[in-house]
Amino acid sequence: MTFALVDGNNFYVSCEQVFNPSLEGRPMVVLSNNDGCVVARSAEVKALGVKMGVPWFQLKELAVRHNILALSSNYTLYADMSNRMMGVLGSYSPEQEIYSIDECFLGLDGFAPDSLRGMGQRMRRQVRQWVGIPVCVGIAATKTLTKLANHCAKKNLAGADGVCDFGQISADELTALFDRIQVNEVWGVGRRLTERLAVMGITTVRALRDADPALMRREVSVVLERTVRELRGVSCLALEDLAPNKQQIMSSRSFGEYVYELTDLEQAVSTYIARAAEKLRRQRSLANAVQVYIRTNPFSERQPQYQRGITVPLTQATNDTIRLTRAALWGIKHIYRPGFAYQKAGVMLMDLHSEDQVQGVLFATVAPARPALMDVIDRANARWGGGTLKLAAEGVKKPWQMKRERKTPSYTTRWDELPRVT
DNA sequence: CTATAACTCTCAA
DNA sequence: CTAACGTTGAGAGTTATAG
Repeated sequence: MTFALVDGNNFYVSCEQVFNPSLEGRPMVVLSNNDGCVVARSAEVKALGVKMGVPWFQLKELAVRHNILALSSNYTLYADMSNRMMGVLGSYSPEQEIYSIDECFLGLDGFAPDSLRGMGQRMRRQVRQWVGIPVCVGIAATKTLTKLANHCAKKNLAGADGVCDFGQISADELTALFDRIQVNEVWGVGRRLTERLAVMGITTVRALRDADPALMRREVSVVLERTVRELRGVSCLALEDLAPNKQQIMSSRSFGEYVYELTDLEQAVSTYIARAAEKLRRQRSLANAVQVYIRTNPFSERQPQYQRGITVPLTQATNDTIRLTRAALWGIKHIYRPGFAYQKAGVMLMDLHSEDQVQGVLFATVAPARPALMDVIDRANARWGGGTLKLAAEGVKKPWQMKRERKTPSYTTRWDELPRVT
């Protein structure tokens, strides 16, 4: 087996720089929803030691000192740039797994092994020229190794020039390389696992690769056993060409300002249900239950804390926003307690099944799987923009909506946001 | 006791 | 001016419950 992993460099930051090239070389970050945490950093900011996920307010001082630019996230833009990038990369292989917004695996079986580095370089050049995004390419015999190869490409290890092909590196060199890489860089080894492995004396990629798979399974988990085997070049994880339907669909968001009243929570929950239901209909599924939850701000220690969720079963599976909203509103009334500063609410559609496998209901007439009204709403919103048609339950003012004070225009998807040339 | 449901933990981007 | 910390989804493992 041979795979490639192509991954955008500082993807969100790079997207912003495509439309504002004067920002290249500038220390800058992109923030999460609500301008809360750092989710993308330019090379200059990484060099300052800023970690992924740091709350932005904690960086204010450093930001002033180094003139760091912070932008709100512009997901519409990033999604569009991602689609373009994936389109270009998809032309290099019949097998492509889009793993996340900024990275994809490609199946490279059947290509001449010594041609792969050149192919990687062509991918880099073409994506850079056609889309504007810099990417790095890792090539290896398993997905886990490919991830690691990509890491080497990004860090410029093993003489990589944006492309790292483990297939072209000798066994001894590879061992020496793995000796120098910390085990937490391995795909699937997170914070907890790193701690546990350290206790067992495993701190490098090499040590993990050379650990006994059976022992890893016994002492830790079957997942780690697979990781060890993959590090040895035995492919345990297949390329997943077409994404299966979601088993659950979630929509949740922190509020731009604290919410106290039931009315506001009801509007937020209705808004989230509308989004989730849209996703549900897009994959042609029905939900059998709705979960709703609310919580106060766990980071705010002086305030009284409260968090609660409830699952509302539906008598009949549906993808009708009206019925789903009714269920969610019933739930929120049940869990709401006055006197708290709510910071976040969320909904989850659960127990999903395909539209054409509807469970019948005793003593009831079965409603159509695709209510005509929902079709109209979806088509209108697709044509005229999200939120064109919505339920009144969503409300109008929405003072709780998330903050995005530093968002750039959606250059590629909204005419009305394009800067005017005078 | 077994099978399954429900819940918790971990990881990833 | 001040306070301020994301979202979505999957899978494995553990515990509770039903039969």
